[in-house]
Amino acid sequence: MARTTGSDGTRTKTAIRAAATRLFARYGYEALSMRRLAEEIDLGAAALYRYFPTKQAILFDLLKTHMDQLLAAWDAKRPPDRIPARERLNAFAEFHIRHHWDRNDSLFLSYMELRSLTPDNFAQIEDLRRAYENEVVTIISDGIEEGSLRPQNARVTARAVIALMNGLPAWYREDGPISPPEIEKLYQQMVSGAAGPVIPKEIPCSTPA
Amino acid sequence: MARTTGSDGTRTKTAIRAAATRLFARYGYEALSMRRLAEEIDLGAAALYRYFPTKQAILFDLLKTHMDQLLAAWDAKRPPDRIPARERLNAFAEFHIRHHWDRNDSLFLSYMELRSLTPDNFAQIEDLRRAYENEVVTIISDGIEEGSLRPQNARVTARAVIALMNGLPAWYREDGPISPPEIEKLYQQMVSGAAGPVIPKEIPCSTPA
DNA sequence: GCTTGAATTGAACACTTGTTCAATTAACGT
DNA sequence: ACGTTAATTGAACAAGTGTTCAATTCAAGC
Repeated sequence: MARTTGSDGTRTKTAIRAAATRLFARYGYEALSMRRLAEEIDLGAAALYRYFPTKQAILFDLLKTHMDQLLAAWDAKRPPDRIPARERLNAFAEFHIRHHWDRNDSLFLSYMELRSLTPDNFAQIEDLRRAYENEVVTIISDGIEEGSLRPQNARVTARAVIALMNGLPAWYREDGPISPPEIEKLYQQMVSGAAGPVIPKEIPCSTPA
Repeated sequence: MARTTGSDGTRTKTAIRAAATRLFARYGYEALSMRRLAEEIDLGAAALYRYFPTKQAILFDLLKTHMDQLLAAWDAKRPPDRIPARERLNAFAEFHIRHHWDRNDSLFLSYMELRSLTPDNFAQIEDLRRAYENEVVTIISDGIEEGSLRPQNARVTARAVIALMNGLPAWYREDGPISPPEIEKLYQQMVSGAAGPVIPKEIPCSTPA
């Protein structure tokens, strides 16, 4: 019963996912027709329905997969709680930028096409987004507790920080003048700054250079 | 020839604009049909074409008007160049938040529906967006020059700052627990922080409190 | 009341939409 | 070579798209 062939249909499904990610991001979910999507991978429109039951299911699959991968990846790289909050926040910024570096379109979709989701599907994705947001809230809250960060509202700051970073794919072009490591550092500093000024534990008497 | 009546058609046009702003923001440009839009203001779909030649023209009108108003309003409130850059940045943040406070949907549209614009229309709107962005770039660049701000890249920082603030309408609800003045202050501080730490002109030997 | 011109409409047009399905092709195990 | 099942297709469907236009309603001036 189980097919042992290499082409078990997963390849095609992956191709659909890739094309859909690119084209949804470029033209938008509503503006892209199933025929145009199928054409992109040299298939008839009807063939798509062997892999996904509806157009909506494709979008949901993309967003769900993206969020699952995002949360799993963060779970694997998350710094331990004992690390100072500011360092954890830096680690988060680095992770977020790096993880999305070759996932520009997915990131773009994951907040641009939320309103194209069915209420049920939207609720599911929103839960995952909330979970991700909570990771930042926790870091910032810990920072407030330990006195190293001083934003006035952890959740608002978390959202602002994420919005700040999510703005990147809207303008960044690979052939631009700024290299990935530079972007990484830039955004790290801005995120850190947005979360509040560095607060020294002791007030040192600095000797001028 | 000139009608002297109060209802010279401007009223209806305004109603169309208002409904389009709300519904485009809620459902997206592609997802909203002319029939549904017309229905919202108790008109037949055909009547819309007396006020706008195409659906695309409505969207463009909305975005163009928004950007024109935004730039004009900033021009009126822009602090003079002699003011320190950090204060000017604070003034900008305050302006941006306040100006969009009752223009949530327009702000949302102005970056969500860019890709629904015709290439020609897009180019026009992009020019205005660039002009607005340049205002922030100038402030930050001045800050770097005068030594009070120290971000590593003025344009990237400007974009990040705008993205940070534009994230607000995506989650803020009027019936939420945070008041407008609080939001204003929160975002001001985050923007200021993202643009770099406060750099004292002289390095003082601080006497602990 | 009549005329004039603007405002609005319903029906129509040509086309596209997501989706289904019977029929066909392709690829595999034996 | 055969049979089986997966993969793909073209045609069709009902509904909806933006847009046009002749016909109609509406409001105002005389």
